Amino acid sequence: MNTQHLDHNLLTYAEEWGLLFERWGLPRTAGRIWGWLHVCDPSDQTAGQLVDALQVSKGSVSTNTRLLENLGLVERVGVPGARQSHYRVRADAFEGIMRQRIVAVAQARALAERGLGVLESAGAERKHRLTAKRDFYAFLEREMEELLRHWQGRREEGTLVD
Amino acid sequence: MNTQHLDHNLLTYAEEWGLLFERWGLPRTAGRIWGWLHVCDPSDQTAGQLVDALQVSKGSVSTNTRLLENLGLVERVGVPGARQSHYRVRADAFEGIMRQRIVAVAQARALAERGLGVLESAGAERKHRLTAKRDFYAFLEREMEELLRHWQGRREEGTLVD
DNA sequence: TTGAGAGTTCAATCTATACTGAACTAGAAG
DNA sequence: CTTCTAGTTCAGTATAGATTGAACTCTCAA
Repeated sequence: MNTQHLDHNLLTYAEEWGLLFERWGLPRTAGRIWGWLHVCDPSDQTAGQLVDALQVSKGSVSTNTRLLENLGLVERVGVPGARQSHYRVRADAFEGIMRQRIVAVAQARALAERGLGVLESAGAERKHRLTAKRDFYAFLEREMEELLRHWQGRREEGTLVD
Repeated sequence: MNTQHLDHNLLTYAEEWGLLFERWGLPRTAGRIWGWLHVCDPSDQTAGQLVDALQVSKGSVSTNTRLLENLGLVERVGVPGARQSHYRVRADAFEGIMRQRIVAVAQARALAERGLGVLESAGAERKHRLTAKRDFYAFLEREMEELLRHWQGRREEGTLVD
């Protein structure tokens, strides 16, 4: 496989991440960047390189790199002697993903809880129905936090081996 | 709290589920229905009741109840002597939610895997970067399946107590 | 001090998709 | 058979929000 062909396939790969992100309610461009940063060479890319590779506007790259930074997936690093910032996947990016998921579940749990407050004086059956929902999200929240710790432990082990 | 006031607060509650769903990339109306079906009285609602309560069109209710059915969150039941279908939260709805999440993670894992195929002849560092990603999603997929079994076990226990 | 490049911001535009409303299908009631 | 009601489908519309491109700010270098 020649370089051009490889790059084309990698762009397709990035593009598919864009579509996945979209299905998850996130901007397509953020997904393209997230996908691309795992397969690009070099691993650290300037905004300009992202613009060229992914064919999106400077503005969009700026907005979406910031989004990915805020989600804890990507970091901006300075390179000595270079004027531009470079972006790369954070070493602890996957913790960021899990934290995002935990936040989403926590929101659902909190919302169910507020609902229970509203139902205070209502009949038992309705409360029971909603309590089951709250309990499920609470379960998921607790277990995902546990999973996060599990993952962090795994990563530390891995680091020792390096 | 009088009935009217209660209903107003419950509608607000349903509305907030709509907003949550939207953030998750699902139709707002599906979220409203999902929220409403946990707090409405009676627990089983006709399409007409949903139209009246949530102030959305018949068409939208039809589309979104189907969506929720396909996601495994809601079921359609017949009531003897009644012409209409009734919708209610499925007893095993939360398993549906977990399955959905597992599918989403599996898609990400599969996509990373395909990316690894493309990188076959590329340098070691890139492969390493992408392998880490694949491993993470594979980890999450495995653990969430485990979590699903855990939840199912919990539910069975609970059922015995009923 | 001026010029150039990097990055941000934001108004205007584009696009995807959810929603509505009306026409249609199916089936029950009379 | 005809009428009515429930539900589906779909073309058209509305809308949310992502993207662009241009103007702007900042910083560095000459």
